Amino acid sequence: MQTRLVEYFLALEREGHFARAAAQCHVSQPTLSAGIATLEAQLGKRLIRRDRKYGGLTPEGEAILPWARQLVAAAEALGQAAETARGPLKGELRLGAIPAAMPAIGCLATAMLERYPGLNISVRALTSRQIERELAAFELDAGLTYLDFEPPAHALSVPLYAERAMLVSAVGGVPIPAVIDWADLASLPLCLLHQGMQNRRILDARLAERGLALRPLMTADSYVALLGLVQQGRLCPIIPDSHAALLDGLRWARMAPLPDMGEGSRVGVIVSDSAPMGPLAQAVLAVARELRLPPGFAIV
Amino acid sequence: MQTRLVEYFLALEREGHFARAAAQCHVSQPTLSAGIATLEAQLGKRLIRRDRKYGGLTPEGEAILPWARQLVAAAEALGQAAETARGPLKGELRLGAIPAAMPAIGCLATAMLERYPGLNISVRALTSRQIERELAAFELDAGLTYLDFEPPAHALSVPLYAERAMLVSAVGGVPIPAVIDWADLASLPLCLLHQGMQNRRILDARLAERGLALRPLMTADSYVALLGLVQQGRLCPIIPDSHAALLDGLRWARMAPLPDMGEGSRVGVIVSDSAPMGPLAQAVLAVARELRLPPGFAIV
DNA sequence: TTCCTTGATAGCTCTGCTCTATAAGGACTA
DNA sequence: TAGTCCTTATAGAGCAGAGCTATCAAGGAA
Repeated sequence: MQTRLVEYFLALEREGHFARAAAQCHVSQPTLSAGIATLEAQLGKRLIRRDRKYGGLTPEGEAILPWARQLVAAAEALGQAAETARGPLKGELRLGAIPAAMPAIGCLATAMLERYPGLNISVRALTSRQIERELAAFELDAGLTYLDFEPPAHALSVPLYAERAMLVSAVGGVPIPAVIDWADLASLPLCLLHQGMQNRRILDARLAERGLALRPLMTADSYVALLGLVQQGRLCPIIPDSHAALLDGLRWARMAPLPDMGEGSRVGVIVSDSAPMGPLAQAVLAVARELRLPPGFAIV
Repeated sequence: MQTRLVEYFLALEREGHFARAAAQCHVSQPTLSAGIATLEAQLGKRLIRRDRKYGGLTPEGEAILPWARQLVAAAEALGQAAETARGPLKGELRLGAIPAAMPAIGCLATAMLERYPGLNISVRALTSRQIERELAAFELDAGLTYLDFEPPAHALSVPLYAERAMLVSAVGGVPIPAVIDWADLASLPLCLLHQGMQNRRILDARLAERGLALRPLMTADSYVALLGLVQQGRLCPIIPDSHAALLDGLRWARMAPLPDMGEGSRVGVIVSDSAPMGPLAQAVLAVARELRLPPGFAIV
């Protein structure tokens, strides 16, 4: 069994398209086509439904999918392990982070680069669910996400900081109290994240516990989009204090902290707990454990 | 990266000998030699120390060992998954069992064979530690061992029965009380298992809790050996009730149960919890959960 | 020395992965 | 209906590399 053929299979499953999958593998389309055929012949089963077009995986294809991922990940990690058995860590570290944690990723990335100069870091903004899925599919080495609310499965974690939500308003815009009460929120003209994002779901849950519901006038999937609205003076976003810290000293905005969210707002690093742990994951956890975040991030 | 080459590497690590490893892989010795050289070239690192003789793994070799196992196990499981996505389970089920659990393995094996006629079962008697190690190295699909005393790591378990120890003596041999007390044991001419075996360590621990110690006149690694001695009439073995049940109706032996061991005597099926779970492991757990052992095995 | 064990090397065969070029089926448009 | 595009399969050639047998080289033992 050739790892290469399994990579073709995984690429095809990701792309849903022979030619694009071939390009991703840096081979020609007929090569990928033949590779899939070879794999199917070796296993004695059809893996891909196709008649003139890609038509998804057969039941057999679905059945081998997790093992195919495991196989390719093990091959990858084997190379990593050989490379870094002695000497410094090398290669690409693939990090996923929820948007709310983006301001913190710089600290983690910097610490990793300082300690392992040979590393190359790639950061992608993902939802917490995507992070969980991609970790399981070995498409990420580590993630930065919420630890307690909807806790990620099959993961080892190191908490980094506890998030606090801040209400923001423009100077001269919507007046907001200096100290916000949960009940105040229901009456303000809010702009919030979409409900597909965990930060929003946590906020909703905290209000629901008190019998309240938020009815934002606008939703977005980006804190930058929310902040861009503030200057208009008509809407108030709620953003994590980590983002608020980026705005420190700003003249045109006022902020007020929301009540404590209690549990459910810890943010930390997670890696897949599928044994054995790769050198990259080990390194990330080690660095995260020693990481000292700058003031502005509440200690857990 | 070719799975084949990694298999050569693992075989060589197991055998410590090029020609024997080659035989185990059903290839010629030069082929295996070349395969190792190819693997080393692909990884850019020397994996095996050798100058005229096999000399163990280099640090790089040690580093990749767990990944190599994972890789080969994933390839194996991938084939299994494709084979059995629809239709019956096939192939070899490799079971390891502690000697004390051997009488129960027949029930498990029979149930598996009834439910999955295409299966082929291979049973090996191993110590609990060997079972744990071989499960981690993907050299076993499932194990039958003690669950609580020295609980196996990285394993999912299904309890089957609770073991009870029996003292055996020949009719007309050493007289034994009808009901044994812990203190009685210290004064009897015992023959027991070696201390390397968990059954013995559990017994020792229970006595140590009471400040007692066993000083057997003989030790062995086989219950059959212990029982063979009984007929001489001079020594008394302690055996699990599962073995004692095999002797039911025997004229020349008398038995008396030892006091309850409490926790620490549950026996059950374990499989590796490294995700994802293979079809064989899933099947074993499913059968174990529904298994009804014959009378003579105490329900857990 | 001579023999035996152990691993490496040489030279060959042959499988099978890769490429380019092209065909063929379906969808969409003129 | 013909033309065109998009997508996948097929054909044939080239070549890498995995396999074999036969043999060699270096130690150790008799």
